[in-house]
Amino acid sequence: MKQHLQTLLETALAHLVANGELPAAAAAQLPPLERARDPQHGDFASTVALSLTKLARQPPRQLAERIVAALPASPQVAEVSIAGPGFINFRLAPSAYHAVIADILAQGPQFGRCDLGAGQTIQVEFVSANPTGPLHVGHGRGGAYGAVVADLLTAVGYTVHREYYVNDAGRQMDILATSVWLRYLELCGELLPFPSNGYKGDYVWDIAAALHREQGDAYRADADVVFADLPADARADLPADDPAAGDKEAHIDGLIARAKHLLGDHHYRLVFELGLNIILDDIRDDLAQFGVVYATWYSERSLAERGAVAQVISRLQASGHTYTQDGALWFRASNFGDEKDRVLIRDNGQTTYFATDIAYHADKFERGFARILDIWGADHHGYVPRIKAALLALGHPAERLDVHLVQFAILYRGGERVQMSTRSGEFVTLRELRREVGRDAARFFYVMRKSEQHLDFDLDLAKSQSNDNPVYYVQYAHARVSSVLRQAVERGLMPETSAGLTHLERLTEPQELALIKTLARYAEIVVSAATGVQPHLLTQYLRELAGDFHSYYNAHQFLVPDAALFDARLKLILATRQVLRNGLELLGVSAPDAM
RNA sequence: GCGCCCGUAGCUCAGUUGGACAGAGCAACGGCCUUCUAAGCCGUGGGUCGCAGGUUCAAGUCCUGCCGGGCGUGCCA
Repeated sequence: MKQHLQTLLETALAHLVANGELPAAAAAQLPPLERARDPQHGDFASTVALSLTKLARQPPRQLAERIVAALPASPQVAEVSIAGPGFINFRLAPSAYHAVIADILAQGPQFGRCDLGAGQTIQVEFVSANPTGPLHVGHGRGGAYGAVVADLLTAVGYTVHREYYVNDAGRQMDILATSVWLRYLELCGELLPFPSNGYKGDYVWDIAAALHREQGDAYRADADVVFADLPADARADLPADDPAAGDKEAHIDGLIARAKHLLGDHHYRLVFELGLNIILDDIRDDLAQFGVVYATWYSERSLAERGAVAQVISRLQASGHTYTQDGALWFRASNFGDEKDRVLIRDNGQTTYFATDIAYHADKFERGFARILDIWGADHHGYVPRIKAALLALGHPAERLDVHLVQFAILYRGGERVQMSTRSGEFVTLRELRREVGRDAARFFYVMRKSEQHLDFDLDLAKSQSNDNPVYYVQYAHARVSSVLRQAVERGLMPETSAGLTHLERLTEPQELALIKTLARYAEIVVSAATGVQPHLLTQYLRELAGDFHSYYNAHQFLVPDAALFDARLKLILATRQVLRNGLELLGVSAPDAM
């Protein structure tokens, strides 16, 4: 419809140019058509007269009049008017709107989908939490956001590759393995001071118990030997800068080295793998139950194992983008837009997480995705320039990488902020959240706000079965349509007795027209939500659609004796249900037939 | 200090690549169930769009400078 109106305007401009009433350049400057914000202004508005006023050297209203006079007639357009400073407003013929209903019913689940992406491949990497513990509610937001973005992009025609980057190497995993082993030693009866920097969650005990079940006391060592001659751990009762306060990092690193030494490579590896696998299985299962499924779980360790990290480093070296200083190898990130240079290989010979991440992103480009979307927690925002810098240095088109940052979710219960901290073990897991509020509410709430906005997640609201709860509000609209259908069947008023789509002209009530207009916007909403990577536009829209339906429901009876009117109204609410269902489907939220 | 994000109604937030009088939900107040689920609907009140300049026919939206809040700023991941 938009396109149709634009064509009419183009024709009018061409006509005026041909008559010499407008300079030739004017024809090329047609601004996009807008939906009228106020129904009183009609359905669509063009600002063409406003934007051409300078070029044409005419006041906008006068220009608008000329354009309107040159506008070809169209059966779809009921009225064209000029308003305000020079807006050209279009009011559509009712039949143009009624056609939307037929469209929706014909396309069913396909309605709102399109081929904008033309099958281009796009990778979406999201969550990618370290497998050092269960997912918490912060990861949940990234999961819901990434999943919905991926589904939206699929809906508009992209071929989407969902990926989880598994940090299955590195120091944090060593800390986990060591934490598991220490808990195992405690289960064996050893008494020991658990390191302040270790993982203290209950799940570590569970993994340790699994280790003990499998291996008995075979991995046991004497606690005195384990802790002999280690750097002192940090003391909570002293400030960190006090020399006597100890060093929790040095302490835990000492413990890791001790674990590797006492267990030997093989046994250490086994402990490490056990922890990794149990936690990764848990994460996988958790996300699957949340409706989040990946095509690839990409192993960080595999990058190092096949030499990809060493390779990107030598490529950077060969192209002169590195230097050595203080025993470390540095990347000249500041030559590529980053604020300072970054270390690739530490003075102890270990590669940094950054180096591995370069290899990972280089690999993404080498796999040939047309676009790459990273969804990160907002605390990683400082990391974006250095990754882009490295990609540029490697000769990759870094502009194809878009990093979207998701701000934290803050939970509230009973008006009080719920405290979270992974390391201390006092956190709310995604699984607990799902158990408490359910998958539907969690998914909906997570994407309800702009991703760059902090999310206040009100647990009480998400749980409440009341009109305050937007999830229920939308789902209830869907259920109500189904309920009406059940009533229709009970009364013997079945759709097949109706006369098809020939009575839509009977839909003339204000609530009906408002509802139809909202339905007509759905496809545009999906496109802007997908291309703008803004799922909240969809939740916003669905609330509006549900609102229009509820108003209609309260104002008019659907099951009326007038067969033609009944038929028309039935078609309208069926179309409404279809759009609600399609939208909820994209959000990963169920569309119940009864509540 | 520097970088990024955010400041819109009492609260939580929208605001369509600048557009016509700034919107929604909640909260407050007043109505609506012998009729398809009241998990709903209708109505009323409530805002110097953080502040000050600038660009523009047009600024909540773009630019600059302040003020306030969050995050980041490691040879951590």
